[in-house]
Order: sequence, then structure tokens, then C-alpha cells
Amino acid sequence: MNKDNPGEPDGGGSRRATLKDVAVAVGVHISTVSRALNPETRHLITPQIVDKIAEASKQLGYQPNTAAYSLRTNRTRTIGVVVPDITNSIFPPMIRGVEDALAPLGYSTLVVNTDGQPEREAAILDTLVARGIDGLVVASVERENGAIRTLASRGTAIITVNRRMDDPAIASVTNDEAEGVRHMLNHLVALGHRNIATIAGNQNLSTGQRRYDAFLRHAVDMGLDVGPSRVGFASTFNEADGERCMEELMARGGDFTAILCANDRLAIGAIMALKRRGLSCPTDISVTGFNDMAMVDRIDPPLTTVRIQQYRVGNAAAELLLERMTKRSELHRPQHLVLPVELVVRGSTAPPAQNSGIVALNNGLKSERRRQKISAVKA
Amino acid sequence: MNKDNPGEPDGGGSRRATLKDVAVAVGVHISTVSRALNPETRHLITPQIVDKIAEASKQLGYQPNTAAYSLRTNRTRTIGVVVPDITNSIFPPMIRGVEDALAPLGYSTLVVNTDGQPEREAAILDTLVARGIDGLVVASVERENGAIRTLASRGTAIITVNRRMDDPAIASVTNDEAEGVRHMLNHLVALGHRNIATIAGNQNLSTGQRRYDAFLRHAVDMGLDVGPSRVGFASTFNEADGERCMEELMARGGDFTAILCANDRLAIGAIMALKRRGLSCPTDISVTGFNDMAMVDRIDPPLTTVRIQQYRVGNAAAELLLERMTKRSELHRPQHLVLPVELVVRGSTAPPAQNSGIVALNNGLKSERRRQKISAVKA
DNA sequence: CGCTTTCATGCAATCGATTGCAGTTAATGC
DNA sequence: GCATTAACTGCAATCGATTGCATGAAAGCG
Repeated sequence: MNKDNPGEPDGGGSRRATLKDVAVAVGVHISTVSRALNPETRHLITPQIVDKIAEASKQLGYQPNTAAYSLRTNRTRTIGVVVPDITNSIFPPMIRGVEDALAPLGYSTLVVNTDGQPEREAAILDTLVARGIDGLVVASVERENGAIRTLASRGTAIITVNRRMDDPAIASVTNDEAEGVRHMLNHLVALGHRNIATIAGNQNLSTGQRRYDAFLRHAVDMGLDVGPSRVGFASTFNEADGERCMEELMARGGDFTAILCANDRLAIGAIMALKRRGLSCPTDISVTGFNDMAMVDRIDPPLTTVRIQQYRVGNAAAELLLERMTKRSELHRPQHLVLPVELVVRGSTAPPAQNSGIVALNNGLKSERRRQKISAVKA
Repeated sequence: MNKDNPGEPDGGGSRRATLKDVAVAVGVHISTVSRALNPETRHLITPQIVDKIAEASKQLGYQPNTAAYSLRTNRTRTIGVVVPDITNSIFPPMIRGVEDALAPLGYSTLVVNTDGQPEREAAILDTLVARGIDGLVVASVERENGAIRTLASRGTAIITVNRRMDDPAIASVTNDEAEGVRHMLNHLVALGHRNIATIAGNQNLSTGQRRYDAFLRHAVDMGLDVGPSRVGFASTFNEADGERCMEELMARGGDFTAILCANDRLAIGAIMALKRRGLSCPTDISVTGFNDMAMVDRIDPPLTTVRIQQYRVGNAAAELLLERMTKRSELHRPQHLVLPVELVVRGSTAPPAQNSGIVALNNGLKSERRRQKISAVKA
């Protein structure tokens, strides 16, 4: 009486086997099959029957219908991963970190891009919750985000990764930005730099804000001069903005011998700006990055940077998320995991040259040097 | 009588509104609501009622339950994207190409990694079909793959992207490998190279095979000598294997002045091997890549390579897939789209030096040159 | 040997949508 | 003014699983 022919395991266009098919094959009720196939309820069924059901279900190639399962249980075993742009190479390792933790447990991952546009992000979050995702890993979040807050307050399991919100109620896994900046400043000072500029990132992002804060705090602690003429603000974490900021800083006088950039892409842009001006990194100016994204060890010059744990940050986020998705009974205390970072010294930093810095060069002579020095006076 | 309180649009832990909620709010049957909300069937309902329903549904924040929809219609509006490793930077642009084409139409994308392991791929494909995906974009496919073939023959919409199967029945969107290789050989010959080696990719992959075939064919056409001593085979498209192959080729004599690598990562490995040996690219040996993956324009030396259309290849695949998913009625003729490629000349290629090549150097003198020449004799 | 308890299984409701069919109402034709 | 048709809307089955409850049989007990 069945509309199609199940029974054969691999027929041409044959319907997928259902619980019912297995049930009639074995001669039991579908609820028995359901219980026998579910490890949680298997003990309710006579072992011999369980065996027969297992056999038949294998035979028929039975695979549970996800939609039916979701409809009934309200769980999809799907999570959403929201990134600004998968094309930005720091995100894929995070995504893999998430997937590798969750896939073995039967979860699938919906990956979506926001391009850093909050409105788009809001729309995307809507689609994801409409799809009934069990949890959300968000790498694109700004420091304040109403959509995320309402979702979280409604009980959706959410973890932000790499970035965090100001609201401490939203759990996060991030890197130790402050330590990274401190290490980097130490490194530069140890090389003899005293006049250090910075290209700060977008201050609406926790990464941008925290790295800049740390720069200010630690620079002062180390007795360095920081003034507005030594700070450029990038609105986007990309090469073009790095270039723009570097040019601005140079135009403003540029009495510095090193520049700490809030991430690798800004640093790359900064180096391009230097090159364009006929200056060289690190000979004239030391440039540092942050993140240690792929390939920055192979560029020219190899970038000195702070290595964040891109994969692990995603992996850890997935594990926290898992907790929140499963034992959603116990009320979730806010959780904030901060992973340690590591300084990676490469070729883009060097001791300040006798007469290095840009001031020297601003005053006319391109590749020649002058004596008027500010940098590395009495390191 | 309702278990929870819908009605308020944004309540605390309130249930999601269903068709039923909208129906009682308006005072019609749920089937009417369903039809009114579906553009296809909207015309069956009185306009005023449609308006009231639209109003109420907005008011209640109604969003259709995906699981219920899928269960009933057997369509999930979800597609699977299978890549070897999202961390490999040529894949993210393809994935974005797919997403950007499909997301506006309400499709979501499940991204999964195979790590190039066929067994893992098979298991992953199983999960995807178990989830009832409407279509599949596969970037990880080898030239022969039984799992894909059975899926396709059972009616699943499938497109392979970047790579293709030998079986012409499986639709694909790829790049013009042969043209890329031809352009590159032309470029090298124009520079004066006559002795050109190659590091071929995995021959189980269409990219590896086609690029190598093209190398052989066009090299012969151009009257170049190619012998076994000038061919290295990489089993994996990565830097380590490129390095290994380059070392082997050098150990074997290395009577060549340029080497064409089957992709950028192999080229990077080759350049590392040269550096390690104290040789320089392009002064001693010209090295070329394929793909133009991100950042190879910034490495040292900037890589001469063939630009494939990473984003467009994914984008086009999504569009073909869409056709196959929607009008699945008409029988699908095999489709193979091949996108044009472009030569990108950068710093890793140069005319052969007077006494360049490795033979010269193998015979003892490191950076010095000898007269015994094979290269660029009478170009 | 009869009664209670336990264990295994079946029954049927349910999740939230879609859709063929039936029924109602209104409109039209003559 | 009545019959016929058209236009809406409602009814109810259905998709495939899960699960509380009921029922049946077997086992234990006195």
C-alpha cells in the first residue's frame, strides 16, 4: 500500500526509509523502533528486539528525518556562526575551531557573513533564529548590540568570539588584548624605541578599544610620550585604512620611530604607505601587527605581531556554547574566557637607526639622514 | 487555553507565534493565513483579509517554522558546501560566491570540511543528505567519487566547483586550467627561458591533472624539452610538498631556469627550498604559481601566477545549482562552465641570468656563476 | 492458585505547516 | 426569481518523528 517502494536499501528513486518502514519490517510499532534506536530509551526494549530493529534499520538504510525530529523536539542540532567576512583570513580558523568541536556531536554549522553592517547582521540573526538554531557563535559583534541582547535574554545560547560586548551578561571567548599590547610595547622599548605611535582600530569593537586602551595605559606606565599626534584611528580593520592613517600620521609630523598597529592588516597598509613614501620598514620605521594572520610570516618584511589563538578561541567558544545548549536548566552565570597571546618577533621591527624616524625625512632629504634626532636618545 | 502567551510581540520567554496564533487573532482558519502569507496563493484570498492577516502576522512577529515547512514540503532551503579546508584561503571566496547568490533567495549554507579525506567526505555527505539539503556544492571532489555519483543519480542537485569529476554527468564550474598554463609558459618563454621544470599537483584532482597535461602539451608545442628529471609530483597542494619536490628536483640535477608550480602554495614551498639552499628567486630561478590566492602579491618575492576567479566560480555554481533545484522537472543535461583565467606577472619571474640555473650552482660555487650554460642559449 | 507488581510494548496526541477537496456565499445569467 | 457558476474559505489529512499513558503479559509473592 505504500506509495513508493522502500525495502531495498539503494533503489533508484526510492523514498527514504522511515520509522514506519523499519517497524513493519520487524513487525513492531514505530514507537518501539523509535525507542530502540535512541540510546536514551533503548533500555526499555527487549535486547533481542533491539537487535532486530538495529539490523533492519541498517538494512533499509534508515536515517531519521531531521525536520520531523526538529518539529517535535524543537531542537535542530544546528548552530549559527556569524562572521564579518569569511574571506578575512582570521575567521576561517575560528570557524574550524567551532566546527571541529561540534560536528562530532552531530551539530551542523550555518555560516553567514555580515560585512560588518549591523543592519545586515540583525536581518541575518532573524533568519537564523527563524531556522531554529540551537545556539549562536558571533564573531562580528560590536560593543553594543541590541539584537544580541534581546536574543540572549530570551534564552538563546550565545557566545561571542574574538570580540566581546560591553554588557557582561553576554558570554565570550577572547584573547588577552592588553597583554599582547604590553608585550609588544616591551619589545619595542627593549629595541630602543621611545617614540611610538599607534594606529588604533575601530573603537566600537572590543578589540579596537581594548588594544588602544592598553596602548595608552602601558605606554604611560613605561614613561613614553603619547599625544594626539601619535594616534591614528582606523574605522575599518583593513589595509586601505592602515595606509590612510599612516599617511596622516606622517603628514602630522611623524616624530616616531615605531608604530604599533591594532591588527595585521592595518600594519600591512602602514608598510605600504611607508614604501610609497620611499621609506623602509624596519630601517626607517618599525611596524607591528596583531593577530598573526596567515601569511604575514611570508610578506616583506615578515611581520612582528601578536599571535592570537584563532582556532582555539573558536573551539573553546563551541564548548561553552555546548554547555549552554544542553544544561540550559541551571541559570548561566556570565562567562568570559580570555586566552593568552604570544609575541612573535619577525623582520618588521628593529632598533631605531641612528637618525631614523620620519621627521628627519620630512625635512627634505629622502634617503639621507640628519642629525636632528628625537628617537632613541638615551635608551 | 494556550499553554503560553503569544499575542505580545516581544514577551519575555513567550512562545514563537504560529499560524494558529495569527488565525485566531484575525478570526480565520489557519489555512487562510497560510495562503495569505504565501505569494503564490495569495490571490485566492480576499484582499482585505490578506491585509488584516499581514498586519496581525507582523504584529505577532510571526515567522514560519522551518521544521514544519520542511517536513511538509520536503524542502529545506538549505544547501551544503563541501570544501577540503575552509582555512585554505582559496576556498572562502568561493563560499562567499555561493552564499551571496543564494542567501537573498532565502537559502542558508551548511559549510563542512573534509580535510581531503574521501572517507570523511563520504560520512559528511551522509549527514548532509540526512539533513535534507536541497543541493550540494562540492569543492573537494576527486576525479572519481562514487558517493557523489550515486547521489547525483538519485536526483540530488550537485555542482562541483573549482574541480570536476571525470564523469561528465556531474555538472561543474571550473577555471580554464589549460589556458592558464599556456599563458604562463608563454610568459616564461618570452622572458627567455627554455629549460622549464614543473611541480605537478595531485593527479587525482582535476586541477592537478589538467594543469600537468597542459604543461606537457604546450611545452612540447613550444619546442621545450621536458623529461622526467624536470617533473616533480606533489601529493598535496601545500607548501611542505612544494619544498620537498623542489629539493628533489634540485638533487636530480636541476638543469632548469624556471619552474611552473601547479598552485601558489607549492610555489611558496619551492621558493622556501631555494632560499634554504642560498638561491634566490627570481635571480637564480623563476617560480610561478597558480590561483592567485590572497596575499601572494605581498610575499617576497611577489608571486607571478594565474588568477582564477575564485568568487565567480562559486557564484556561478550557485546559479547553476539553483536551476537544478527549482526546475528539477526538465532533465538536466550535463553542464560544465569553464571560466577564463588571467596571467598576473609579478616579481617571482625574470629573464634567466647569464649563468643562472641550478646546475651552475650544484657544481660548487654558491653565489658565483659559471659559464656552462643551458638556459636562454639562443632565445 | 490467585493477586499484585513489573516490564515491555502499543496507542494516540502532538509539533506547525501545506494542500486537495468540500462547502458556503455571492454573483451572474436568463 | 431561480438556477448555475465563480470565488472564497474551512476541513482534515499529511509529513515523520517523540513521548505520556494505557494495556498486556509475565513474574513474583503469599
